[in-house]
Amino acid sequence: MKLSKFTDYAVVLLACLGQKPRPQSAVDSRGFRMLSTGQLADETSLPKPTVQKLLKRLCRASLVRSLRGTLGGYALDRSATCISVADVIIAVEGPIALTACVEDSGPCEVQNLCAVRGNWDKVNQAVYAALSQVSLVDMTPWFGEPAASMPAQRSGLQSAASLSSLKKPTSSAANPHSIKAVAL
Amino acid sequence: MKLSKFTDYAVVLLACLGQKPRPQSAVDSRGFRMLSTGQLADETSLPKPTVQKLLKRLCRASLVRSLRGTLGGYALDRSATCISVADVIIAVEGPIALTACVEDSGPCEVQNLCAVRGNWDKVNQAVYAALSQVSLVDMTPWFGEPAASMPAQRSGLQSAASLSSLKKPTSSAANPHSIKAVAL
DNA sequence: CAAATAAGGACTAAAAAGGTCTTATTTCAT
DNA sequence: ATGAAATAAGACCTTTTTAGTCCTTATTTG
Repeated sequence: MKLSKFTDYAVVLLACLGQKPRPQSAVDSRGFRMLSTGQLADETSLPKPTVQKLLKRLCRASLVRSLRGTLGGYALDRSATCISVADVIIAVEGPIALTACVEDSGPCEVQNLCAVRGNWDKVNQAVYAALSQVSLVDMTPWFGEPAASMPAQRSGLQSAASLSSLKKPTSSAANPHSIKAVAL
Repeated sequence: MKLSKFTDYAVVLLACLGQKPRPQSAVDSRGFRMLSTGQLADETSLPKPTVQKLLKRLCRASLVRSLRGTLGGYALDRSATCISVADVIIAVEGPIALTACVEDSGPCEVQNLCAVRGNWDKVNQAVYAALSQVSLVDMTPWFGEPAASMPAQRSGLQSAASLSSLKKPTSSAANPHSIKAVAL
């Protein structure tokens, strides 16, 4: 009963994209923050290939939108308040489904097994309902909404500036990305 | 976002133990059905070693109680109505926890990561609450309570009532034990 | 004492996750 | 218009976890 690290990472990435744009931040036509995979990797201290893979999935699930080219990058597809944890999990890990019998062909030889079949849907729906009520903003309540009234700004000097406040990662500190199961 | 096959198996095993004893069934002092691992393996068509391993975990979690010796076996520790899906998951897979940062030593070098830390508890609690409200009887509503006319019987007909609107099990399948992820 | 059963651990495949690398598009500079 | 640089997208490989099996020990009944 756990979800992969990728889901945790995805929440962090989406949280980064959901931040209110800073003065030097690049934004897309709607005012959403726009960052390249390299920038996101820097801000989150996640490995760049992992960021790429995650953003790909999030893009396919229409949680983010991509823009190619030299000034390309990723931006949220909709406001963070409209993205639930369930959306992220589904985008990264696939449909929320705990267990279900695989084949519909031929009856079970044991009655008890067939009987249990299909009842997991109740659990799935209960879990899905719970996860749908938690939005990205609930996970990161301090994040601002994107640039309310910003014209389509596209300054080209964001790459080096955005990580100016990032201090050198000290090797002594614990890896911030490792996750573990923790009791309720 | 899935749970292991073992959890599915465990539900089936517990459902077997929760069945109303048949005339030839062995029962324990309270009238609960009592079966050896071999019998359970036969009834469920699950591999015997897997049954043994699962029962061990369930026993350690006090969902079932064991009796050694020639006439030994396993029986439910309490009524199936008092066993939730969350109980089974915790017994088999450990505490319900999705993700959490692993180390509490030293702050994250990146603010965004530390910020997300701790907010997963909301999700964990929501999921746990949802799973706690689904009992074993909800998963197997046709199963009878143990020994309808036993001295230790209390209440009695809550199992049939709780299922209310449950779709009938579509009687067709090949391998009863294979499970897959299924869309909501 | 002997037979049957649970309890506990160690070991071996199989599957999935996590990470790295290469290829294909798009934009900017020349 | 053309080439170079930066980026997204896809394929590949390694590591970890899971699932399943087996063996040894302990306990109870006949």
